[in-house]
Amino acid sequence: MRTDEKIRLFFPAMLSAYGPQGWWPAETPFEVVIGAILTQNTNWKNVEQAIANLKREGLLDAAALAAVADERLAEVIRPAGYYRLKAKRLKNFIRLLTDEFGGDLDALFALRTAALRERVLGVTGIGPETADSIVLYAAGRPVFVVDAYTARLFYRHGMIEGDATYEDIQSLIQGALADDVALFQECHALLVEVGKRHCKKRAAECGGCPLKKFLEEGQPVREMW
DNA sequence: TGCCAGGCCGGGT
DNA sequence: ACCCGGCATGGC
Repeated sequence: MRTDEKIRLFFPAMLSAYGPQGWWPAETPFEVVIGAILTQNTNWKNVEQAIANLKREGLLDAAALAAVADERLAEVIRPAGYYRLKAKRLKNFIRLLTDEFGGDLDALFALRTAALRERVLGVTGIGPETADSIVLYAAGRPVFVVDAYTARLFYRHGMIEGDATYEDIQSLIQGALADDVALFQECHALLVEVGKRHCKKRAAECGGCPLKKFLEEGQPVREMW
C-alpha cells in the first residue's frame, strides 16, 4: 500500500477508535498561542496549571504580558517547565504583536497563510511545530502540525526514513489529505492521542498499537478496536 | 523511581 | 551543514 493511502486510512481508523478530540483545548485564539509556546516538550497537564496561573493573575492578555517583568512572568508559568526560557519566548511573540500589529491578534492573522507562518516562525523560540499550531488552531488555516508522536509513528511504521525533516513529513501528509482545517485539526489531535497510548519514546515494541495491526496484519478498520 | 512530556536555540566542530 | 548540551516542572 502506498504511504499516502495509509495516511488517508489512518484518520477514519483513529476517529472510530477515539472519537473527535475537539482540539485545541483553549477558550480563545490568544490562549491557543500561549499554550502552543508553553507546551513545547512539556506535558499538557503542566501547561494547564501555568495557564490557570496566568488567568488568575490577569496576564492572559497582550497588553498585560507586554507590561509584566520577565522574572514575574517566569514565576507565574513555572509549572510549565523551562520557565525562564518560555517567559522570554512569550515576550518575543508579544513584542512582534505589539510592535507590528498594535497588539491585535486579528491584525496579525489578517496576513495570508504563508506570510503569517513565516512571520510567526521568525520569532525566536517559535519553531515549525509551534508556528503551525498557531496557524492551524488559532488562525484556522489549513497547515498540518507535525509533532514528535507523528514522526515516531510514521517512522516505526516504515512510512518515513530516519532523516525525514519536519517539512518532508508535512508535505507527505498534506499531499495525502484534502486541504481542510477541521480535518487537519482532528487528524493531528488523534495522532497525538494514538501516540500517547501506543508510541511512547522508549516503548520496546509497537505491541498493541492499533495502527500496526491495521498496516501489518491487514485487519479491517471496523475490527481494529 | 526514573523516565518522559504536543521543541527549540546556540555554540562548537 | 550537522551535532549536541541546555532548558525544568510535574505525572505516572
